[in-house]
Amino acid sequence: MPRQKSYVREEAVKKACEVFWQEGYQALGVRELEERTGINQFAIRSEFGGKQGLYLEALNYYAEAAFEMHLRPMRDGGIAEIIAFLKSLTDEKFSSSSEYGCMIVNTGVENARIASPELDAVVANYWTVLEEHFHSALTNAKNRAQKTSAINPRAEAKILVTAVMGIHVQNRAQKSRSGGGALVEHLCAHLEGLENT
Amino acid sequence: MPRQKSYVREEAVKKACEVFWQEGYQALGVRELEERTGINQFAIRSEFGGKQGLYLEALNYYAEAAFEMHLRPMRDGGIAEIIAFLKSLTDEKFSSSSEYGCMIVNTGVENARIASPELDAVVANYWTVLEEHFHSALTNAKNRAQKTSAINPRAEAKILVTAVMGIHVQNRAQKSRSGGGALVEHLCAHLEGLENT
DNA sequence: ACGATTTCTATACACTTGCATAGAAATTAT
DNA sequence: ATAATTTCTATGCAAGTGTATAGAAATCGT
Repeated sequence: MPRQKSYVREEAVKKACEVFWQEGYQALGVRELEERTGINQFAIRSEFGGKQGLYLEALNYYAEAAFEMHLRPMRDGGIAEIIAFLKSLTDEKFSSSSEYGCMIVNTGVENARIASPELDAVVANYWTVLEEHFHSALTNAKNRAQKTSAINPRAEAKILVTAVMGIHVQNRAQKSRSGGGALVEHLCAHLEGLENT
Repeated sequence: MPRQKSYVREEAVKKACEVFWQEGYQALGVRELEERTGINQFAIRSEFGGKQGLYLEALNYYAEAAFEMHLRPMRDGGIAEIIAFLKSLTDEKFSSSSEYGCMIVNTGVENARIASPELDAVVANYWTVLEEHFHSALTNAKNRAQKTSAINPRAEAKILVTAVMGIHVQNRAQKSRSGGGALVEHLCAHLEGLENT
């Protein structure tokens, strides 16, 4: 009996994600959101819980996609998987980073004032999960090493998380995915050095 | 003949800088700005060119202070001065970084959409100047080295700039100046290693 | 074809935004 | 004291904010 919706939910969320990623949260009005996502104003409210609800869903979509595509391989991987992740930040076509930086980073910087607990939780969780995946891969590398390794997984994981933030910001600042390239190269060399110690 | 002003210009700019640093640009209304800086609404317009003019002046104040206090020593310094700069990001009381991160970083992330050419210019210039100061210190270190050094000043400078961005963001994310500590330690060790090569 | 049900379009609302302006207040030279 | 000059307080304004709602449009079972 229902009338059919004028948008496909997942496509709409994806579109909203892209738009928020580029433009941020505050500067983007509901009217513009409407025309750029294809979701009508009524649906934004009734189906997504308003502008903030849509943002939250878009952010979760982003985090989920980044997790599936880039973080997961590190859990059971080693140094090579970390290096692949880092290179993806400046090379790959679909990455958690782009010329608009990283949606998680942008959210953390922009919304310190808004301080929605839900948004904060997604952001905080993302960095925790990232660190744990670095940690996991580093621990694997340490255990698999022939000689006893000097790797300190916890410290190295923390280093990497902060460095990743910097790469994202640099990409956004330069409006180019290659902005953070120098640091990526450095980290890769550092990690390769760890393996042969 | 003139009536005396109800604020001291430099103090007001300093206060505006702190407030914008914490809260960002968009989320902060003129009314609140008025009461938190002590500058009356009329003066914001007539003396500073409105909200945006005040922000620009506050941002310049920030950049200038950071330059005087933290960047300048690197120009004629060496590795030790770079290390001092990096440590200041997580240690020092008055630093370009705080629990609110870095005003330049925050501006770059938040205002990609606003895209005021003046703001963009200040931000872009700051990172250029920072890189040049790293470059200068690294070049000094290379020239002063006893043995022929393997330091690549340009590449190392770029690494450091991106890393600094990450440290700032991490500080803001963790609402603590020690957030980026692990990366600072890593970079210091790396720089010390460069000296003895 | 009709009625039930859901979604969409259009409009309105209360609120905030940054900015503008007019009149009051303060200060100093005369 | 008075007049000239500058700054401040108070108020208003047009535009934009996110949200709410009522009526039209579409869809499907009967």
